[in-house]
Amino acid sequence: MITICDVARHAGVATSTVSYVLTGKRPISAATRSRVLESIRVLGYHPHAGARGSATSRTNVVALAVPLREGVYVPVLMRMVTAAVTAARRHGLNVLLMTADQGVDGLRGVAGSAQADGFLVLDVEMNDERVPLLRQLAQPSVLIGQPATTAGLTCVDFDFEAAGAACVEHLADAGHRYIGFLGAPTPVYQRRTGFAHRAMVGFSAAAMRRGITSTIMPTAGDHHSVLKAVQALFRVHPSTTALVVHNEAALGWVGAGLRSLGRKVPEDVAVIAICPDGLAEQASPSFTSIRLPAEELGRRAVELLVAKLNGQTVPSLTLLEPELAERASTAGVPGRMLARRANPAVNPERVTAGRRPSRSGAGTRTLPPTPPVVPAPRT
Amino acid sequence: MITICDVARHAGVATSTVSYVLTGKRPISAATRSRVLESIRVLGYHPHAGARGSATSRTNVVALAVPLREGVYVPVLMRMVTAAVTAARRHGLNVLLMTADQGVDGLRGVAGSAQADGFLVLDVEMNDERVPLLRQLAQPSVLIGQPATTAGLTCVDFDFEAAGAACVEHLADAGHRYIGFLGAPTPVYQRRTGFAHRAMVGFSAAAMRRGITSTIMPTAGDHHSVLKAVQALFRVHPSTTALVVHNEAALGWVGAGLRSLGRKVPEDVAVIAICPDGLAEQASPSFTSIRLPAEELGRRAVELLVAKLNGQTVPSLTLLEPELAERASTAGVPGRMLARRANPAVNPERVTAGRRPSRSGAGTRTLPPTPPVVPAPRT
DNA sequence: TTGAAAGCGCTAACAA
DNA sequence: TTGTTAGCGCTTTCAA
Repeated sequence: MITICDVARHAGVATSTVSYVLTGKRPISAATRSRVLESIRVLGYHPHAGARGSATSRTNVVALAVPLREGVYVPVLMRMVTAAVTAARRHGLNVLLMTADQGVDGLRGVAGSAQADGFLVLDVEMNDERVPLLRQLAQPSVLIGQPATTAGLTCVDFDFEAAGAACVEHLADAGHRYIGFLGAPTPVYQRRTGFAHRAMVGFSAAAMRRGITSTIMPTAGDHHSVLKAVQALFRVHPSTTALVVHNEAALGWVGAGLRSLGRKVPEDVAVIAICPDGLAEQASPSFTSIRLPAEELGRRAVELLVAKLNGQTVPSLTLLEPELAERASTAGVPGRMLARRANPAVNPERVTAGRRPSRSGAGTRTLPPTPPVVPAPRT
Repeated sequence: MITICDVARHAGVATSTVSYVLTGKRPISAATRSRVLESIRVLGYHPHAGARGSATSRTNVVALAVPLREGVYVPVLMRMVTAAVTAARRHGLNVLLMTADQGVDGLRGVAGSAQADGFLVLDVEMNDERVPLLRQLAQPSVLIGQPATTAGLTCVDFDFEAAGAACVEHLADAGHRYIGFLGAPTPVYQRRTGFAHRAMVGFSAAAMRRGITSTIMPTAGDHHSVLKAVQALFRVHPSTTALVVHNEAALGWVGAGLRSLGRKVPEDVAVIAICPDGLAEQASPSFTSIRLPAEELGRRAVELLVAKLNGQTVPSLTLLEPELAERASTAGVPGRMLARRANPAVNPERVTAGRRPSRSGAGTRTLPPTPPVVPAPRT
């Protein structure tokens, strides 16, 4: 192993000079600087990270806590992770990956033994058990997601509540009165995972405000579950004319589910998905979507953490605003839809064919039908 | 920050004693040991990882290089990653995550500055640019996957070649004479990604040996691409009676693709998938599969790396043998299939309806039809 | 603008 | 069985 002393000797300077060339914490004459750099190059010197950490108490490592829990859609999470890793690299930070099995103890261990300068925490639950620890830690942390209260924390999140509401608003404006919500798998809600919980709440609240009849339904991501869930939604409310899908894994099967009921997108049913770029486009016809900025969440989290590491004060909550991308799935004409739905002869046998999905944790609830209204013109 | 000296003072012993209690590298009397441990507990002491690394040149960190390249199916990769992280934890090792943007330079940097004791390398290509570097590194490394030559390396891999061959054998034994191969997305083959390349080669070679007419076709994972690919396969060889699918993302759409041609599984077409547990089961009917032991690959890689870190010699190549799980998708009767296929009236308009997929990198090739043989009885 | 030297917190001879 | 002490490779004060 080649050390800073070797470099100093080779360049004919003191070790401290080499150190200052490296860190730039002291002005060095151009002559010596280039001599030192040349020696570094020739000898192929790399500063020893551990030794540096020992001397400075800085590791240039951030820990990334990614509990891959049941029901989460891995590719989306990984988008955040890779974006975070890339952003961290730009700041000279490496990323220590921590998964589920490490949990709170793992965090405590890494923090205690100073293996990381800061923490990035993903997949946050409303009452996340890691939160109390994060508040105590010597190292700063940033959560991607929001627990029930963000006091004393730094959180970046997509405004899932606004996203859920925006779906309803868009559909309500287009004249839809009966909207179904196809959510994440049941365990995700049972854990009160922040993003799922908030989207659902935003959806429900907006539906209430607009006097929309709404039904919510969790679903696993496989073919079968999605078909059953879609069928169940329409069995509860055959007059449903729009679907909000907050489940990336289910996205691909929604069309098939509707087809199994003899309903077509967008003529019979409008669909809006809440998902990252590139997923809603793949459906045929393409789904209108609310963009979930996965990459930006990862990036922003790193920026915030770096700011905190530099001693800057940062907002305790950064919310990214939803953005709607309109596509073919909401190009239907609600007037015609309502008219068609009024005819109960449309596939009644299929509508009642699906069995009620068992263990629908988040439950199913409906609001009383609203009085008929004149559909607003589509915007 | 609380140091080993604080503990020593509190317990009334020398710092080295505390150190030895911690490392267990020297016998300590039960009395002092418990006194020291008590002090550690009371003071809430955690050894400083950096300082320890500085003194021992051991970081207790392994770097995991996961270039998330285009076309790879993220969930499967993540299974390996989480299995590796979990296994590493059991050995007291933390995991540094390195993604695409870091590439060879990133590896060199982490190795040079001794930020990791060893390297775990995923998504290996036949002529992976990281391989020459790995050979030079001071730190040991283990690849999950095989480059063209494994000399001087340590590789763990699933025997994809045998897996591809096993599919053919199974289907040939069941009497199938025309078999299609639905592969990974084109870019994966263009990069000569080891696992994809080998499965395809194994399939083709076995088909040759058995005198089977085979067609291979890469496909992206989205609905549309899969449909087109399946249709193209059957357009090239309408008498195809079996499909081998080596593309996890496509798995869900294969059934739909076949249905679009009016062919049913398993009556008209047998299907075998090469994929990890839990994916083939979701198709309806369930697909027979060759288990891809993703978790075990991650685990084994860590075990091998730990062995190397302990100075043990390990085999340069560990291959996990394929295992076939028979399910409903190969329960068809080939005799009947052949009879049906002989009738050209079966959906001819659908067969020719699909357009040829563009840019099919791995190309499409067929072997001359073999002379009719008496189908072997199913095993 | 540069050097010398005292740490950083820990481990591991060496000595008792 | 335990203590003393000299490192590990780097940073950073202090002094020139």
